[in-house]
Amino acid sequence: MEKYIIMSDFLEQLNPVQREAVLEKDGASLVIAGAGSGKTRVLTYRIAYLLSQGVAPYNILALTFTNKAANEMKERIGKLVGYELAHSLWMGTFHSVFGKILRYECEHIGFPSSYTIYDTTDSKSLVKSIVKQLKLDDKVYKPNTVLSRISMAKNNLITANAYAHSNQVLKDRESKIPEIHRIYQYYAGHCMKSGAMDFDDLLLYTNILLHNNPDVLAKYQDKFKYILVDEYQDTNFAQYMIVKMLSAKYKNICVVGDDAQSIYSFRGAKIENILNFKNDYPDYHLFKLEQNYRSTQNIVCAANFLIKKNENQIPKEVFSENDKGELIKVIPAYTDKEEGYLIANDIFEQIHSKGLKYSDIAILYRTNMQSRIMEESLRKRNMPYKIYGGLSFYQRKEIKDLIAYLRLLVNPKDSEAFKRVINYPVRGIGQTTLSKVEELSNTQGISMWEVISTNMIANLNVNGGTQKKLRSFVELMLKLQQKNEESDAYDTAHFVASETGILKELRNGKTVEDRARHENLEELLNGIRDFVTTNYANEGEQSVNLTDYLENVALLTDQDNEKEEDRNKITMMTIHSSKGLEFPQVYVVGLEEGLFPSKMSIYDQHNLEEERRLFYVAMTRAERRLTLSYARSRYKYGTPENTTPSRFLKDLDPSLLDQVQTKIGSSDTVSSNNRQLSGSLSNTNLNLAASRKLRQMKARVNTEGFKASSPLEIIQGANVEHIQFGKGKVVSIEGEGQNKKATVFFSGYGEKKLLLRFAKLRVVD
DNA sequence: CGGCCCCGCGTTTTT
DNA sequence: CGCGGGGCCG
Repeated sequence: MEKYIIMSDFLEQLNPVQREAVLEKDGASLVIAGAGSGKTRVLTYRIAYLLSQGVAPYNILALTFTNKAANEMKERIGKLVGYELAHSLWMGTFHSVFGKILRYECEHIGFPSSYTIYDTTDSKSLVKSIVKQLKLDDKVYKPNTVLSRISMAKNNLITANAYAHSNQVLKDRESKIPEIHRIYQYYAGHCMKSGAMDFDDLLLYTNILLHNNPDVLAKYQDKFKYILVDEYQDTNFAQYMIVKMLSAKYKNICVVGDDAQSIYSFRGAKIENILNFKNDYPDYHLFKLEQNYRSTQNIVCAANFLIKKNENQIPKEVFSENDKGELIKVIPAYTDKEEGYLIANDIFEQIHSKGLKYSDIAILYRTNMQSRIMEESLRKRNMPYKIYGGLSFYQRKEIKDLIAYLRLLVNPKDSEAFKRVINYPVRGIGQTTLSKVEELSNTQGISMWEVISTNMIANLNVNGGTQKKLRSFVELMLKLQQKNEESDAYDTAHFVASETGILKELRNGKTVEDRARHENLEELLNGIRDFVTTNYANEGEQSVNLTDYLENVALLTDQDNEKEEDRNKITMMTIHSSKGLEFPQVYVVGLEEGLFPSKMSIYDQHNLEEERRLFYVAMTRAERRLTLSYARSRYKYGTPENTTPSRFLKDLDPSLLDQVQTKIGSSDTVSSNNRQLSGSLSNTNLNLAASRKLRQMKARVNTEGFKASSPLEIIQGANVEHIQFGKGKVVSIEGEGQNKKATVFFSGYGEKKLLLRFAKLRVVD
């Protein structure tokens, strides 16, 4: 009864379509959720509703796209129904959920339960060594080329053996890379021998497990009576099949997605999965969430206008009932450096005139390399920022080294970990010895660890000194393993760091880098301790072992552990990683041909449409204000290259744009710069220039109608008016002259700290 | 065997 | 421009 009351309470927080989607408990549901339409809300309330109807949490499987999304959803569900229930849900990414299941069921697929997960670096290094082993040309068989072939195959559930007997071999021959199938077979063999899986294997082996073991499949079908999948438009074939198999018995499946936001086809995602849902579940219910609660009307309209240029899509009409809001600002710049300068300027002005927090702002870009210039310009302005992606914490050498030790402890067969630590810290075991070990490992079909830890070592053609060094390494590892048997993950990790001499080496290092590395290592150890304590609290008496930690860490991205001190900072990330997020103000930078859209995509209609969807995703991250920018010249590999504005700018409704003049440089060149843009934008439409002029006049009337008072008149207790926030009262004043700031309370917006140099404030009676 | 230096190459996006 | 790999020297 109590639950029923709570339920009816929160059902009121949903609009009619959302509510229907939540209440349609059984059967198949497809929820097409436009950007900002409350998709997460539907998912969380739906799960809460299932729980309130007596469905057990362990009978619900909810698959998300990122760990972060899963954690946030758990948190929100916890608030609705209590954390105990929420904690027992099966919720996470495909990779983490099925990674766990594979550990339970590993015996069926011939892997140890302590299998390790290879990251991309490990995979690359393995491919390199196989290419060498097969004496193939490494100019032809580049790790990235090979890996993307293998990855595509796995995503389409083509095993190494199947690949070797498929017409892929013919295609590869035509592409002048005929030996891919052999590399793939060796790769799979090496992984098996090392007890290791890469990211794609987690999905591939889950499929193999469920497909080849009807009893296991039946068990999980009965376990997961209700299945929910978020971001369904970005699932690949392997993921699609897992969901299809698991839901086959009860058919209680709810998928949520937006075809307009499908941006992961390079990773094998199939937009068709969402388009074909009706074929798999003919009795499905369709729900279309079309009201956008996130953004202003201008932003929603601009995004709609853009995405309409795509041919391939489910028709829908996303609308907003928020205010019209500001126009979309377009900032042209001569160079990439100037672009950074202008963006930093604009952000500075916005923050101080509107009393925004740094965390209200995001800078989004197409490629990670663009972060560098933005970083420099923000640093010059003394504005705090955080960068996601790029080299993550867990990719740093010192971190990977320690983790490699931990991996090797848990799974001594892990050859990539072995190669990483065998001579780190330096113990005089060089390349020659390592090659010999590797060769014997290959010819004998055993792991490198087994070569040196058994009497196979006698067959190694190395001198007595080297053999002694190898033996002492084995001794060390056995000692560490012993420790691991009797300790939790943190104690073991700390023991490893000191016992191997890693900590000491870094502590004695004199360079600043060494000190930073030492700090990173400390941070990693702290992270492990946190992991141990949180999970200890969750799981009860059993202490948390390394296997648990390693599984977690392998699938972690740096978005997943936000540090406290990073909370109020400007966010910089690629558009891809911004999916699902929202910010009051968004800057999309680098709108240039060949960069965005990427030059890899401009010759193919499908790729181009995906780039456009990517732009759609970028625009719809913004709640209140959206700014676009481009440069006329950009450094590439250290040399400047001329660029032209992105074709996507032409895909925008000109009446929603506010083309700004650059503030630096002579007015002459500025206007010629704008003329170039106008020319390139309006070559097909004569009305563009006219409508822009009209719009600019309107905009001018808007701001000019508002006369700001002199900063001297703004005093504590004064009643003031702000162009955006309306009426407010000055709470306090700090600073003088140029730096005079007022803290103003606006009803509806709360307290804002405004720098009077920028903020337009008018004293009212 | 290890460290240093030079050369060549690359950038789309990530679980 | 920055990273990684290969080659050379101590």
